[in-house]
Amino acid sequence: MSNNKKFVEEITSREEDYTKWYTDVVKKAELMDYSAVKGCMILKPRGYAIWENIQSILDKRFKKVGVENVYMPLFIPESLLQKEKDHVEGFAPEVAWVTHGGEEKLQERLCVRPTSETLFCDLYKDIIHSYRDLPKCYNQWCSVVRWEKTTRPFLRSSEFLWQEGHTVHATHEDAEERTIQMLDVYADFAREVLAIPMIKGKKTDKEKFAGAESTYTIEALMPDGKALQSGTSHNFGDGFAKAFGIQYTDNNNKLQYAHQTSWGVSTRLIGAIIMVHSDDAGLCLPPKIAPTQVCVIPIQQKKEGVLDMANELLKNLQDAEIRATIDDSDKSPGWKFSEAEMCGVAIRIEIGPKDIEAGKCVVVRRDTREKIDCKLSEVVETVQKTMDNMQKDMYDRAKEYLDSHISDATNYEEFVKAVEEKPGFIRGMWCGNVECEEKIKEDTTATSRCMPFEQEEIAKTCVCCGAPAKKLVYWGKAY
RNA sequence: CGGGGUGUGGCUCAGUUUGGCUAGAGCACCUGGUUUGGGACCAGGGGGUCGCAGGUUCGAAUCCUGUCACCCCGACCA
Repeated sequence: MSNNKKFVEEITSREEDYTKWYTDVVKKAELMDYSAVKGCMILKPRGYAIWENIQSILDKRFKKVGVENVYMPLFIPESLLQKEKDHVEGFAPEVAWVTHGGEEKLQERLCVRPTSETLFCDLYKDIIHSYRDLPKCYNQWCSVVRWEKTTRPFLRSSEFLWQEGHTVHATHEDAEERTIQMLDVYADFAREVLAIPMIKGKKTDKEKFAGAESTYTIEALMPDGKALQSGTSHNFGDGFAKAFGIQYTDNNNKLQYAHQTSWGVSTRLIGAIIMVHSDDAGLCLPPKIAPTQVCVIPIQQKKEGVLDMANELLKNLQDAEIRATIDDSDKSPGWKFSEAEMCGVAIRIEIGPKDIEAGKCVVVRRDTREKIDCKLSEVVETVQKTMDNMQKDMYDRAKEYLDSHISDATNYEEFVKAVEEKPGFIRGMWCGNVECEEKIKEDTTATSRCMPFEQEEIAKTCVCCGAPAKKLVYWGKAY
C-alpha cells in the first residue's frame, strides 16, 4: 500500500493548495468551527483536548520551576493600560473596548485584555516591598483578545487561549536568567512533546515585544517554508517597574526598582503541530499530545467474539493509562480507517476473525501506515513501543526538514535569490541597523526571525548593506 | 485597512446572465434489510424560503441599495 495513495477526497492536497489543505484538515478533523463573531473560533472537543494536553504537561513543567498560577481580570481600565508608553502604543491598534455597562456609559473605558502586563504590574506594586518578597513567579491560563484584521484557525484569531507568565526579580541578572529558563522550557516541550524542533534566539529591536528590553523566541519552520513564531519570553528590565512604581527595599535598606519578565505560548502551537506533522490524509499528531492515542477497530464485528475481544483490548490499553477508544459503529472498516487517520488518532488496532483465530491483531501507526502484527497478549507493550518510535521518528523527520531548509547568504544578491528559491530560513550576517531589516522586508517580504544563541560568523559584512557585521540572523518569511 | 472571491437543507454545489410552475443534485442524517481486512449496497423517509435588512415588481434565490460573515492576496500583528 503506497503512502501517497489518496484515501479521502475531501482534503485538498498540500501540493495543490497549501492554505486550503490546512483549513481542510482543521475542519475535517473537527478541531474547530467558526463562530458568529468575526475572527473568533469555537474549539471543538478534539481541538480543545489537544490544548488540554498542552496545558497539563506545560503546567507541570512550570510548577517544577517554581511558577504559581493566578487569575487576573478580563478588563483593564484605560488609564492602567496607558502607564507604559511603548506597551500601549504597541497594542492600542488592536484592543477591544468596553464602553457601556448595561445602558450606562462608563466613566472610563475598559479594554478587554490583549495581554496582562499592566494588571500584573498593578498587583505587584502593592505586594512587593522587600527583597524577601522576590522573586514572584505568577502565571495565568486565560484567553486574550486582539482585534485582528485577518484571521486563520489557530494561527491568528481575535480571541485566543494562552498562558502568560509574569515574574518579578531583584536584579537584572535574575530576570535574564528566568527569561532564558522559560524559553528553554518551551523549546524542550516543543521538542519532547510536540516533536517540533525550534530555533532559539533573540529578537532584533524591531521585532521585540512592546515594552520589552529584550525578547527571546522559539521559531518553527512550516512545510511551506514559512516561519512560525511559536513562543516568546521577554526581559522587561525595570521599564515596567519604573512606570508602575514596583520597588522593594534591598538588604542594605535601599529602595530598588524590580526587574520583570513575561512569557507565553498560545493555541497557535496547535497550528504548528498540524502543519509540521499532518499529511494529505489529514491530521497526524505526536502520540504524547494526541487526544486519542489508540482506536480499536473491530472488523466483521457482528461475528461471534470479535467485539468482545476488541473491548478486552480496549480495556487493557485503558488500564495501562493509554488514551484509547473503540469504533464499534456500523460503518465499513475502510471508512473507520480513513476517519481515524483524518482525526489524528496516533495508532489504530485492527482486529477481526482472522486475527483472533491467530491470536493476534494488527497495530498500525498513523505517520507511516506501517502495519505491525502483534500477539494479543503483547498489545500494551507493542503500542507503547510503537508510540515511542513514532514520537521519535516524527521529531527526526521534522528536524531533518528544518536542517535541510536552512541556507546561507553572504551577500545581497545571494540573499534575494535564496528568499525566492529556497523556502525556509536564511542565515545572513547583519550590521545591527533597522534600515537593513526594513529594506530586506521591503524587497523580499522576509523578516528577521531571530539572532540564534549559537552565533557563528559566516561572513564579515552585513548581507544587506555590506557594513561590518555584528550578528548572525535567521531570516525568513513568517506567518 | 486595500484588492479579489463566495454566501442556496449539516456539507459540496447547480439554478442567478435573460425575474415566472411546488427550489434541485450528490454526500451526510433517520428506518428496515443485506454487508464488513482501505470511505459497502438496496428500499423507504425527514430536512432548506435561498447570509441579513430594505427596495423595485402582479411576481425576486435571480434585479437594485445597504449590511454581515467567511476564503484568498497584500499591509499589520502571537
